Amino acid sequence: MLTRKDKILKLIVESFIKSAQPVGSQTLIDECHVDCSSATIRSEMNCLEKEGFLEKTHTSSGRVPSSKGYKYYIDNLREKSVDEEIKFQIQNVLSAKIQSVEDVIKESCEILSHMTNLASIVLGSDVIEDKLVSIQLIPLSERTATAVFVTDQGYVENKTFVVNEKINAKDAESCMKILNDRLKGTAISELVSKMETIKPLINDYIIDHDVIYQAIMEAFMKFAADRLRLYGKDELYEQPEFANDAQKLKRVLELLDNPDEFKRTIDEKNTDNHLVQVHIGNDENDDVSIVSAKINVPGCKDGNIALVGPTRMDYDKVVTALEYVCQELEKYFAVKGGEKSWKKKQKTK
Amino acid sequence: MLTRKDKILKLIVESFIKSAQPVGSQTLIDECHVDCSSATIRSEMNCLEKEGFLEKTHTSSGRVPSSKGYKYYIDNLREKSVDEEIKFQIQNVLSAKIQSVEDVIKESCEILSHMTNLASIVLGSDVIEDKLVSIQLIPLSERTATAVFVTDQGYVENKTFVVNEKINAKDAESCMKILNDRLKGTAISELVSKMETIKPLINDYIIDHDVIYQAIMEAFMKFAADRLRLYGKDELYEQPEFANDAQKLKRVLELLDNPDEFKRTIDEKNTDNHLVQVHIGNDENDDVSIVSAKINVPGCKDGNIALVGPTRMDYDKVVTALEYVCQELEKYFAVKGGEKSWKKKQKTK
DNA sequence: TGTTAGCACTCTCAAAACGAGATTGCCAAA
DNA sequence: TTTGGCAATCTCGTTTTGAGAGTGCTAACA
Repeated sequence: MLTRKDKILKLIVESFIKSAQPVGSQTLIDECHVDCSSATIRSEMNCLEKEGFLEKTHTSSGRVPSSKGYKYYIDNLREKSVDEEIKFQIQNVLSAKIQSVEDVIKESCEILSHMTNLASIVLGSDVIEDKLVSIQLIPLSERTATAVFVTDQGYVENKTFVVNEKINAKDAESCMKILNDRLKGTAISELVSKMETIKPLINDYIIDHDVIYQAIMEAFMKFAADRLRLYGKDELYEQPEFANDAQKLKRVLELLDNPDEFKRTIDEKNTDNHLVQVHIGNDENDDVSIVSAKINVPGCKDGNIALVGPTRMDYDKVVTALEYVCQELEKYFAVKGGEKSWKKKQKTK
Repeated sequence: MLTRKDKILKLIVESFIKSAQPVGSQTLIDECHVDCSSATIRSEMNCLEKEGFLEKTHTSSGRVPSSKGYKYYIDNLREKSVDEEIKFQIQNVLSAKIQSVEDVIKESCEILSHMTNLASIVLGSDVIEDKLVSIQLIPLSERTATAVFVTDQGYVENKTFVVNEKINAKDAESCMKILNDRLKGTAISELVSKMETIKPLINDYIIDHDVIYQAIMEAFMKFAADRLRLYGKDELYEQPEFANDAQKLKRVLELLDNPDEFKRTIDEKNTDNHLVQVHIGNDENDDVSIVSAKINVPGCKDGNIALVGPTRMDYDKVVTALEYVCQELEKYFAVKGGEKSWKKKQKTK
């Protein structure tokens, strides 16, 4: 059973999450029925503030949870029951017939975003570590062709080229053969240097050698490196913290557009203690919290799913929902793919 | 030579574009040297206001150009000289060695955005009208594979699948052959219905027929339809109109995320008269202007490039820059591609 | 000893009041 | 037709004010 102080802290956090208003002793009496007077609550609040769980926005107005308060709430006070509606909707998606990994993840994230009113973001490991498994050249017209590169993690990059001369079909084919033979299994980061060693081969066998060589080199040099997908951004526009303050809104959106910074924040305290990590407030951005979880599914090795929103978010709902979705996704793909993956990982923790 | 009234209108528009402040008669005297008194300017302003070229934000403060005023300015008063810095940077990009269409367009847009402080957006025609030219299945592991679909416009869609059974290589191959043979040249919009007719073929030749059929059907049904790319969104955060008003910022960002609405606005007055169209203020959004131009390059048939920002933008610079970039891009790809390829396509329409 | 009622005090927030400054419109003179 | 002068108007930032919410403290109470 919770102590009275814990109970009061819990009620304050929950009231503030709902109303976005600092909560005073009287409010607490009115809304939740606590079996003591407002004066008692005040003295408890005073104590909680001294211990660092609560803050005041100014000398004399209701209390607001501090980061420490939120953390304590998340670890000790929340209900930890998964919202039934989320369960239902996720099961609905997962019970559909065969579908692509991309679509399953997309729809799961959209549910998460919609149910929590937060943005969700899926972050794959850096493509640069992937290995190339296929290069293909598809002619579109006499002088245009699209090159398609696929990595072992299912990342697909495509580049369309326009060339001076009519494309020599035979040349193109033998070129692709050489490239595939020699580059399959090469890490993306190694492609450029490895190409150098292949140059002579291309020079020998192919007529338009320089053009093709240059084109492929360009493509490799500008291989897009971020594997990031963002859903439910609109939800943030509705959060009062952001809807009323363009500067704050700007800062969240910039964070979401900046995979590097994002990844850094998530990896920072990668203690592996919890399945789900909660980052309350950032160095540069006090108003934003990130709830993230590792996920390991095909096409997203060492990936993360994260929910992003104002510091004042319904952590109970968000954390349980994210935990649930990650579990279900890994289970879904593990069963499907017959992989051992995540059950084992849980145990080894 | 401009009449005095035109000259005053021109100065007002330009002053307001720079300062974002309503401009009064005294300001005009101080900043630009006009050879008459403030009283005269006032009476001219009065007249311009009655004619609908200017507006007041309130009874007694400086004037602001109206939509009509902007339009008149764009059509009659602007300088029409292309910014040299833009020319230089664009030529710099275009003079690079062979590079992909995607990269050229990306870099051109980034220059446009950076030089004009606006967001730029590239909009292709609806993928649904494209024709499929290639389907490929690339195995990633024993039970996962990525399917890659390429259309005649160089649009590439990919879906990763996880299946129960180990993938039967032979089956997969013959399936791909059937699909390629039968579906090449089919419009994306027709894929689902055409698949029905192919079903028996797959059933006859392939062991895992149902799984494969379902997977492909799912992929076709959820074929992403928007071919849209957005650059320089950050520029908008810096525009005072949006930096100070979260609601306005929200509205632009929503517009940018909504290809349908965007396309509707652009197509609306598709008079083909001008290369570049200017849309000042929207029905639903008075604060946003769109400067758009048609562009026809490989991978972007019937496409548009548009610059988006606050109504108060430097139309002279923006319009000339966009005109210039579109011209140069088409020239670049036409020369490179040897006119015929895409001119031919034009004719057969 | 822990709890409560009472009360003075503090601080915010919204509305009202105010004054400086900018700009206009108009009129009469040049 | 242009100009100088002037009263009138309106915004905007600052100050004032009062209501309201909430606190902290203290003395009484169980």
